[in-house]
Amino acid sequence: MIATTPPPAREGSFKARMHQQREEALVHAASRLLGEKGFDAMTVDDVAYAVGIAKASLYKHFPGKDELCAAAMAHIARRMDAFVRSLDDGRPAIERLWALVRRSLELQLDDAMPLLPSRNSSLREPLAACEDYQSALAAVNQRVLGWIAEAQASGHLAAGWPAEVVLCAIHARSADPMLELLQSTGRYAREEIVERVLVTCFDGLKAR
Amino acid sequence: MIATTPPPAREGSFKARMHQQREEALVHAASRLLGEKGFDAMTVDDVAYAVGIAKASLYKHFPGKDELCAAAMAHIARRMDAFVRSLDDGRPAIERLWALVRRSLELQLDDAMPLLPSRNSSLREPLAACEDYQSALAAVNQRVLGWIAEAQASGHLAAGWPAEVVLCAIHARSADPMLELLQSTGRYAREEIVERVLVTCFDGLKAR
DNA sequence: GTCTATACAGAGATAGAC
DNA sequence: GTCTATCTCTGTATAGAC
Repeated sequence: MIATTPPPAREGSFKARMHQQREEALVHAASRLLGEKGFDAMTVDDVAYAVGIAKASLYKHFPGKDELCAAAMAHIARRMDAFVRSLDDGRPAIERLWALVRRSLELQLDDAMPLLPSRNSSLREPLAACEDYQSALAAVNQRVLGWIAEAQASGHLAAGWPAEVVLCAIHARSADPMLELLQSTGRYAREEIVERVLVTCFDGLKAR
Repeated sequence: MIATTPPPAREGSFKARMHQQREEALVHAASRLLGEKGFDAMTVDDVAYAVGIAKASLYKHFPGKDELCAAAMAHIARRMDAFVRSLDDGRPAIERLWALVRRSLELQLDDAMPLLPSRNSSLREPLAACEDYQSALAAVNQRVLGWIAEAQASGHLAAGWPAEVVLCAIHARSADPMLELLQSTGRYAREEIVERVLVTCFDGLKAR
């Protein structure tokens, strides 16, 4: 709830539920558009139009574009955190890591916004200030770092590498340009692309 | 020479040399700023200021921002083509590929614009129309595809993969988010980052 | 809280003097 | 060809009626 100042209406009342629903719709639309067009190209009008309200109404929910997009990114981070938790059943850590990367790749093929903003995105500053986003991201990282240590201990991942480096490699896959390049050839099906990139990530290009 | 209409002045004359020099300075500044800020965030004023001329003067050289940036990208592509040719001495193909990727990674650490624009960059359309860029890119690709076939034949790269897929994997390294992620930890030196990413690319994360 | 209408700012592009 | 000054368009944000 990054709502502005107004009287928030009784918990669970009709108006409050409508309010919250609209806010969720805004966040959802924003996260989709962020993935499709990027922060700079996406306009506040786009988001308002997608939800079917006027731009001025959007500003009753969020103080500005930055905060709207930060909320959208926090939503994305929470979803990823939930997914990562859902993977934490009994299976071997290396399998969880594959599943995580596969998910990231599939999201990317669906034009979803990646968990991390790109290097010179204007999103970085507002994101640094968004605690919701930061805490969800930290939760994901902590859990995945645990998996990496496990996978190294059980001999499935290169031992001796700092777990942090492996984490970076895995996160980077969620914005790997290789997907787009393969897609633009028009010669590969969706799943084929995902598998190629997965294998490239974990096995490398080298012959063995 | 994407210059506009004016009398182009005698070949090699003082004015013509100044003109060309300024144009090169513009292209150079544009390519640097493209890498640092990206197409959307970079303004024509930035480029003009970097070169020390007024914005209106820039428009005597290039009809618009799109064409200026396309020329900058063509410059980048030609430089990469020259580099790739320079690698074509006697050494094994796999070494040439490593050297190519290493160079791409170093350029990225220097905030240079990558050879390929990112997925949803507004640069893509003007680039598709720029023949200089397209032909230089094609030259690079043709040569590197040859190296890949060689490296596969000599057992250094995974055989059975379409060379095109390997090419995508290699190109993708020039905009790999892993570099930025490693850099942002502050815990790794420049060369260490390059080596980590190189090894991740060719050897993968798997234990062996 | 939602709307229409509008203010304001930034950036691409142009006019016209020199 | 270079400059200063200006135009125009787009996009963020607000005002004010309902």
